[in-house]
Amino acid sequence: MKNNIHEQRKQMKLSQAELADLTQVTRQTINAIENNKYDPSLDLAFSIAHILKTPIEKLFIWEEPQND
Amino acid sequence: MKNNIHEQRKQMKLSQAELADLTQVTRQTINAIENNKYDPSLDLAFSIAHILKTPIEKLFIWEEPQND
DNA sequence: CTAATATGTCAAATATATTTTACATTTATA
DNA sequence: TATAAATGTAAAATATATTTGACATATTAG
Repeated sequence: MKNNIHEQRKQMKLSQAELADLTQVTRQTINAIENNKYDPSLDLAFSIAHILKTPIEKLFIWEEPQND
Repeated sequence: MKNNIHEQRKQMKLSQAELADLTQVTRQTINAIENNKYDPSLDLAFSIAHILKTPIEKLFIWEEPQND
């Protein structure tokens, strides 16, 4: 799943470390999520969306599975 | 975090097993989430919200951490 | 240019989510 | 009432997310 954390974080003029502090995770976690190493937990996703003042569906771009 | 999966699932007249099938997880996973044993992954949260035709912020009620 | 700040990354440990198999209990239906 | 369908639950295994500590590179500011 894609996300717009990098862009929104920049708009808020926050560093990865600052966003990490505000969301109570480590800098590495924010970095990994921005670089799509893995998706955040639902709780962290809500927390980031709240800090970045962006609706969760706009911050994270989910695509429903194609076939199967 | 609270959720309204049970209510919305009933409105759609789906069983836990049917919702599980539609979201490609097991019945036990849906049951555990409905009964607040743990929160779903972000991906599964989006998937459930999609199937239940409910915005994710309405389906899952996140509360920002109080103090610290 | 040089120091400070920000970002990328890695390995090992821990925490949390999900599956599988299995069985018990409750609720709906013939 | 009897049977089927739906739900609750549990333990063990696997997958994924997060932390910690550390180091390297890149970017910004003095």
